[in-house]
Amino acid sequence: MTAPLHEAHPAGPGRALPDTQQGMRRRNLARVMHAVSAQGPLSRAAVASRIGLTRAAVSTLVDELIRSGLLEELGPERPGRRVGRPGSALAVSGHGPAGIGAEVGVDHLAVCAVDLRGEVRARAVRYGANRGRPPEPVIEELAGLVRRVVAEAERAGLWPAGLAVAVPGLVARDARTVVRAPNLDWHDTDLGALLPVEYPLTVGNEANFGALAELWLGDGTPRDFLHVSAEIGIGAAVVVDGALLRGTRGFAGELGHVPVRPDGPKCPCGGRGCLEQYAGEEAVLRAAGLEPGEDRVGLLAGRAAEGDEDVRGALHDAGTALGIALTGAVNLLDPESVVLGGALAGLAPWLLPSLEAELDRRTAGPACPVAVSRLGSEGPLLGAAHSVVRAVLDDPAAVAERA
Amino acid sequence: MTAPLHEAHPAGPGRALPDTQQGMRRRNLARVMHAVSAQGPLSRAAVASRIGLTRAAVSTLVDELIRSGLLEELGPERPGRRVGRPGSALAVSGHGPAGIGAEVGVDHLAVCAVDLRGEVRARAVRYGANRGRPPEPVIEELAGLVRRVVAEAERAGLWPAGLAVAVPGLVARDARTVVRAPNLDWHDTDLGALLPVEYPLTVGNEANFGALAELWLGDGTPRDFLHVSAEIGIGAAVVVDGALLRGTRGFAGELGHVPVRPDGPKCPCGGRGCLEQYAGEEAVLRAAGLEPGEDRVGLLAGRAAEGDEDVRGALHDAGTALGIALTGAVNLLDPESVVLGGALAGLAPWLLPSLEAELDRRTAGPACPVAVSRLGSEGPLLGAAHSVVRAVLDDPAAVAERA
DNA sequence: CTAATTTGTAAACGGCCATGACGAAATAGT
DNA sequence: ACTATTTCGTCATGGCCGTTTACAAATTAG
Repeated sequence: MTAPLHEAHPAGPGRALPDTQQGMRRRNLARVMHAVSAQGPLSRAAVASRIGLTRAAVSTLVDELIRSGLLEELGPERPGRRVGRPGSALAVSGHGPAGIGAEVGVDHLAVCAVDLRGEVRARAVRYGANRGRPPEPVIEELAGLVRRVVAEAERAGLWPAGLAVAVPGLVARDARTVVRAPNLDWHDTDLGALLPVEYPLTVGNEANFGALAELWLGDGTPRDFLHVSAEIGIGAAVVVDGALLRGTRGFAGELGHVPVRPDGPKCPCGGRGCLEQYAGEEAVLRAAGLEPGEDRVGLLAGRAAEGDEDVRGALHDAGTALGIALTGAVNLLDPESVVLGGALAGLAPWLLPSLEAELDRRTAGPACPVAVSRLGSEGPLLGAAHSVVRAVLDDPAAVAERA
Repeated sequence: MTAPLHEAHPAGPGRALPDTQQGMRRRNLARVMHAVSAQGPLSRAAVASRIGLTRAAVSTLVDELIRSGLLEELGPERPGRRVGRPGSALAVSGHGPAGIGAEVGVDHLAVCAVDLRGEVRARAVRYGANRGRPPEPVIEELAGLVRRVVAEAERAGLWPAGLAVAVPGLVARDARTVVRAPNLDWHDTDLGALLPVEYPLTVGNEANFGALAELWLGDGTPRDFLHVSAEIGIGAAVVVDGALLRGTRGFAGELGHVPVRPDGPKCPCGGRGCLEQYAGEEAVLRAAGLEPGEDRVGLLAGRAAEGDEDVRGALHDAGTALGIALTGAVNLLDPESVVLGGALAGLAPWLLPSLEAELDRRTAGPACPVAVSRLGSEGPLLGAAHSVVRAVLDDPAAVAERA
């Protein structure tokens, strides 16, 4: 596939590829795909005005994309009240390449296929605790689901352009190796070796994929935000100018181990008073006087809704701790908003008051707005599948060669 | 191996300009400038192999840059032991455009001119407390220094390509307005209106410019780091993949108000136990039993060197607080290193032990390395001047039109 | 002094987008 | 119903730009 195309400076050292006409063509093909994908069916003329090229140029680009099977001609538009010849509507193809997303959860596995239009065309889920199981059988099971989903997608006229796997843990920058997944008890596991597929494989952190889903699918989500999600640990993802901040080793976003009370209880990470000691699932359950077990989040939400004072108190305190940690993060990053996702989304009603109070109290100007994701637990899976789709939109020429 | 997907989009909404041949030309001109600037004198053939274009293409690019006065032909190289015709060395011009940097400090003003080669060709400094003075007379004084430096630069055959001003406070994203500079007591001050110049003006935060100086001038500084600097307040700058993270409002990097002890002493920002309450200059002086006054940093360093236990204790505690705040930041950003700059650089010997201990103690794996800037207090001024130079290298065609 | 190698330039070539013109297809007005 | 107007998609032409190919110049190796 393509090299990393980072865009810090317009022409700075970031650009690795020589700037030649072929590169220009490739980028313009991508611009057309993005325009059509984002703005719904569009005529050639509409695309041209949007991306700043002439109609003639767009015509040839569109021809090429149609020949590659990435765009489809829907036929003449029914114009409202506009004079002039109506355009011919173009849409992203519903056949052709599909992004396969997979998720390894603590107690489930899920796989789905998303077409270029962003629609989920096939899916498979399997419940069952994975905590403590060695990686091999889990991945074997996941591979089975992938095969099923790919088969179903193929019957629908799609072919897999790539597979992205979301895992609840730290993933190295090579996007293949799970360095540490405490909730699965996996360490330095090379999923690339365990999951051989004949299309590109990417492994990523669950919170990161959740944030990307929020970015791409959320309505009104800005291009700079902090996405906080919790399953068992607490993860965050930093999105800056529409791109994920990954960190040198790929470990950025470890909000769970930000110190909240420096002399607080010891944490397995070595520190003291980390956020996870106050707002992690285990800590909240303990504070609420509940036992760990299945679907603890649902239990918490249920009890809180019933008015259980212990549970509400525990969530209130967790919100306070989150607010303290987020104050630090917001001061450092100045994001446009904070989005609560994953399990936090379901518990938001009881977390938000104390969280926002803390954030507000500790901020000089207007506090950073806190929003709740409407994707909830679907985020990581959809984000993974869409990341493959975005890769296709970002370089359609590369995919056309493989089609 | 392929890069992780989605660091940024090659043709996403980020790219504003249509991708046309002129744009390609501009980017290639920039590539040539960057190559020559970074890798010392280079022949056309060397440039070609470095940026991936052919010798013929580079020849025409170089011709254009020489005609614009941005490159100079030094004449034939004396080849060591290589066969073949020797190349003709090209270097960035020592005449032509210059970057003017300016700094508004709490008790000094400074201006310098840097040529495209990165050399300081003129400078002017003026000591005197600016704290509490209204912006108008201060800027008037600064304008006088700028005129002197520009005049001196012009005598050396340079012309000002832009002016960048570093201020100790928050600057809005428009890069003109100082929103809040507590140590100067300035609020919502539009420097663009106060400092009329006939070349582009940029205003930026001092810590940010210091970080850019570290990035561009520091030896071995990575492209992903956290630069912490302190004059009176504590500022930080986040550099991600060689670019500054600015934040939505331009306020990113406010490390001084990260909560360190959530129930600690009240802070003017509204919060409690902010880092500045422990490691800010005022707090450290109080803890050391010293009065505020002139050159307090030098005083602290002197006393600490003499072995003053009170001062050493105060710095030890400040280091601990910094370590706690930085643990949070490092967890969130996973930078390649942390760099201490500004006043912190001079106090590093007494801050570092407790700071690193705290960072190490609270980190699971190997702790993030902490380095000390060798630019010290020169950083912001140099960073400002160089930011103008970088702008020229990034788009030489724009400058050529004005030459 | 010759062969080999590398540099810089010039001419021909090909790819790509812009320009301008044209037919096609719709609406608005008569 | 018919014409004027507007917009769409396409084609031919032209200009820009990097590549290819060829060649003279300048140096080293033998």
